[in-house]
Amino acid sequence: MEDSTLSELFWSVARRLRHLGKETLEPLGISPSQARAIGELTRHGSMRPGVLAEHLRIAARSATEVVDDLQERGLVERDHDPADRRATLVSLTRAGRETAERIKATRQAEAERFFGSLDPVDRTELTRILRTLRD
Amino acid sequence: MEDSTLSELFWSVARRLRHLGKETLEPLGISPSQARAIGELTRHGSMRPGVLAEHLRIAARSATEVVDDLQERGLVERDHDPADRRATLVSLTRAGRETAERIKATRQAEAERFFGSLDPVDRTELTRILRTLRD
DNA sequence: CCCTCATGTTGAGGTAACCTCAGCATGTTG
DNA sequence: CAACATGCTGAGGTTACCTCAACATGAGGG
Repeated sequence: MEDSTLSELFWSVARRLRHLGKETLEPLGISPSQARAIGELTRHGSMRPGVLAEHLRIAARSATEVVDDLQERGLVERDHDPADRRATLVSLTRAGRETAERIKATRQAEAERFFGSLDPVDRTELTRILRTLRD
Repeated sequence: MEDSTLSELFWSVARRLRHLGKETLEPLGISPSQARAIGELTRHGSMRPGVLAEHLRIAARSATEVVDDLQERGLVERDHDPADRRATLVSLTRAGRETAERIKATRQAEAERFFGSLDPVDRTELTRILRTLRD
């Protein structure tokens, strides 16, 4: 079946994963991009919007937007950066940390559902290969 | 390094691939989604918008949109379906087929660049695993 | 033959997640 | 302290989707 390239194959899978991800996140009332930002903040702690943008690999302006949304939902807060008065520091609130927990749980369930069709060996392989591609 | 789930890892890779794909497609003047539609039409021949939508796994209305764009660029044409006067048949024009060729070539180059960091064994493995996940 | 219901397409209008560009406040450096 | 760099955000745009409703046509039952 040489009818699809590796890229197309990749995108087919991505599409399935995206639909699934949207569903699992919906009950939490947050979008995938917001979830990603929360994940970043959970992993690395408070940071400036610009740094968050780098982690998410999006434009700085787009990070502002995500932070706006999260702030509106009370999941993060902005404080002045004591080191630089131009900058702000984005931190998770208590509610934000709780949401992070819930995301993590549902994500795990999602991964279980989606990647569950793979046996453990394949899963490890996939992880290794994807890591190579990411870096 | 258990700091990211398999889904997140997958998305990191997807993001890289997306940026790359956009770049390689840009000189051809078509968008990724248009390229996907052209690919579908190349593989399966003329079809109704609704069927195209199914193949692309998007809503029927969205397929109409993609077809509109491709038609504007002279890459596809709409004819009445002789079997059902409600329906139309979307086919590639000569220009469309030529573009399909060029897409295929640049895609190949892209894949080479992107998946080139993998050795052949890993590439085969990845293909196999992704196929499992797709179906 | 007509009535109802299903189907195929599309107009209208909306959304998420990005983007660039420009402007302002602040920081750094010659 | 002037000149340039940096951090954030307002304004406005794009892509690729979506739903809902309208309209034409098709198909089956009475």
